[in-house]
Amino acid sequence: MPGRLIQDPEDLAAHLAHFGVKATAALIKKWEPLYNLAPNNDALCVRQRGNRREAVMLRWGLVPYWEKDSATAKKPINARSETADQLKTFREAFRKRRCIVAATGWYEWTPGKLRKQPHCIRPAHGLPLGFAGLYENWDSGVGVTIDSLTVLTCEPNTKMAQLHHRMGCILDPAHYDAWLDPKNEDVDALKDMLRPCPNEWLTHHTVSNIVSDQRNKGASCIKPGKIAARWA
DNA sequence: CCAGACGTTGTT
DNA sequence: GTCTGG
DNA sequence: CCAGACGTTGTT
DNA sequence: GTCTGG
Repeated sequence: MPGRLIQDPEDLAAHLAHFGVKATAALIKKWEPLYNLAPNNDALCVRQRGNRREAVMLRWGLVPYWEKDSATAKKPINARSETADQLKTFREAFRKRRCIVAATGWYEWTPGKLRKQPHCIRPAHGLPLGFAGLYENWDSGVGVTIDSLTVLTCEPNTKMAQLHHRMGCILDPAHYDAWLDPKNEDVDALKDMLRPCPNEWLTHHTVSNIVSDQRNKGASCIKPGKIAARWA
């Protein structure tokens, strides 16, 4: 499952065009590649309200709309695709507030003796990866708002099963429009889109444990390598 | 009716 | 806000 | 997801 | 061991 994300498109405008949105000048200006995006950080997402589709930064970790205090609230970074349409925390968002995380990879960790071995997962053919997500517009009632999201999960495909027993739902690009359409309330059809993507879409390699410390934000996170033998 | 929970993953 | 449990 | 804290009283 | 913070 995605617990750390990568968003490092070579060309931001082309990356967003793949999801049917234009990169605003403001976004392009402040954009920096994210090699180690952790929970509670802002992730680059695409959403649609009415007929307007937009690229937006959403905080990873969904703050339920009824929470009084966002600081102490439980903020799930993942939601099971099998049940998200029914659970109180996600039901409304599943029907009306779906989004796509415009990613270029993520990390998984496999057990080691003393430290875990991180793996970097990338699209095999260079296309962006669109994780299916749900977002929420939290309002404190006293002027503070937070736009947050959670990533849906499903069974892994056989390639990812080597690394973990869950994976993020990566949408087929053919489903982007239907997934993002807020008027689409065909829950069965929506759930059908939340399946493990084909093995062929992904490739992965081990990386050093630099990435395990979320303060390390640089490109060295994705560099092939492994944890030192003494940790393995 | 009111009170209390509302989530996932991994690990044990 | 809404559902579940008691 | 991993890393890091996990506490109070009193004094500065 | 478990929770919080990032």
